[in-house]
Amino acid sequence: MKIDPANPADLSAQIAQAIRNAIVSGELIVDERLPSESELADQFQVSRPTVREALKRLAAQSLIRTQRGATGGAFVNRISFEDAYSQQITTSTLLLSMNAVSFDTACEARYALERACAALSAQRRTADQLATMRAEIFRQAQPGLTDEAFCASDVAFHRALVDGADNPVLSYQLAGAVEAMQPLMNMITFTARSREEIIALHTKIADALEARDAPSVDATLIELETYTRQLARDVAERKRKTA
Amino acid sequence: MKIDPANPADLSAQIAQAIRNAIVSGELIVDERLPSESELADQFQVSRPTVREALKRLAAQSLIRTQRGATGGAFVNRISFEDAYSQQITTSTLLLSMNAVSFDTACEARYALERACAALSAQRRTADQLATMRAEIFRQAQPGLTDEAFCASDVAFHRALVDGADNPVLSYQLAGAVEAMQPLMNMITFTARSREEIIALHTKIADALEARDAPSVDATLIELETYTRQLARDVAERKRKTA
DNA sequence: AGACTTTTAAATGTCAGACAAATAAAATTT
DNA sequence: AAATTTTATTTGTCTGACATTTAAAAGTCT
Repeated sequence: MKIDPANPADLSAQIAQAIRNAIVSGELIVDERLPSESELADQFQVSRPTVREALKRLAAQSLIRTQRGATGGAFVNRISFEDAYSQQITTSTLLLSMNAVSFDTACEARYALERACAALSAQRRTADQLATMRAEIFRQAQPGLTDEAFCASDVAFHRALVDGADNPVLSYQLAGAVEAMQPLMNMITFTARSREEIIALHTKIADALEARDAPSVDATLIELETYTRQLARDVAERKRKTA
Repeated sequence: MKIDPANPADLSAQIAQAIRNAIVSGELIVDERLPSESELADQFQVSRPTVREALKRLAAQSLIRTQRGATGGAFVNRISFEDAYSQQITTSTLLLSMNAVSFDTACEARYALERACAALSAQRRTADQLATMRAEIFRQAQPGLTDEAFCASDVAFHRALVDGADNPVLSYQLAGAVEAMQPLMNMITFTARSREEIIALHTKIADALEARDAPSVDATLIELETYTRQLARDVAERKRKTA
């Protein structure tokens, strides 16, 4: 692990990259302890604050964890699916809110991914997951539910559908898509949407999953996508008229 | 933006979280300049190094960028699709290498996601993307190609397929899946695989995309998935026997 | 007046040294 | 032998300083 003093990039960024490479390449393995900050400072010929900045960069990516005390130090962290979820959701949310992504594009991606899970979910969903979906549908039908609560329940419903595929890798990959895009979609369409319509489609999906009828789940998700995109068009149209 | 001095967590982590919240909530907008490090130190009642550690955490997530000089400072960064790609690939790669994810699980997820793109790609792929795929197939047929180069070409082929869907959100979501899993799969199966077989399937996929025949693309991807999983089983079987 | 050069100020990047706090092992006492 | 105290190590934080970069302001020359 070496750094280049001639490199114009920050020393702390270079050091972080060097350690990151060592982790990705397997040179440093999970739970292995890194040298102490002072030792790293000596190795890289920099000061301790610079080393610390590098370590904080890595900590922000969940690549290391630190512990104080006599036997403490920085340890290579085993990235958990939960760590990865939350990072993905943050990144996806900002990516969508900061870039001019059309509603159609986001919507298309979200449903394409969700439908990829649906077939597996139809085979494997547990009674528990189905019960979760029914419960969320029930919640969605409550009068006086705020838009935020309806949106959260919507996310929970789709999350249960995705988890029904019983594939943590798939769930992880979709976490960003569903959890980041759903609020965005709700924000755009909540003024126009009909809760009854959505609840009816959710019920149809739950019924199809209960019957383990994959084609029907797929068809209903397409219906839901079509409905959502139509809503967005209506909202855009109305906005155009008033302006 | 406030921090809690009674909180046992690192001050720099708390400060990073406070600023992160301000960005996600829209309180700080893209390209907006944060207060200088000294000002932040005053605001949060901590020292400058602590503030700097917090800012480095945010920089590691591409949430801010810094610039030196008179009009410099830390600015809220517009996360690009490229930033998001590379973060996703790093995270996904480590997630898979550090956790006991079965080959079947990873493989299933990867092909489920890729097939989600295939239908769109069949409609929309450009001549250029098709040409890329053909070129990669040609490269894969070269004798004397190293396993690493074959693997890289394999990734490029599938990447072109995914990009054919012409949906950047979808491409971003799949980058992690395809680029992180493909090397893993190749590592496991390269001893046993038949390049001819893979090239034949790639050709079949390219032909189907050229004909814009979505069902055929889907079917061939299933074939490829089946072949890959069979390979993994063979390798595991052989390993079991020799042991 | 206008173009060029020099100066200055502000900001991040880096360093050195110090102390605080946490933690576990070692030493001591009961 | 058990409980307590001491000690060493390590991360967390602070203070203050200097280096470097950068753009604006001031100054100078034509």
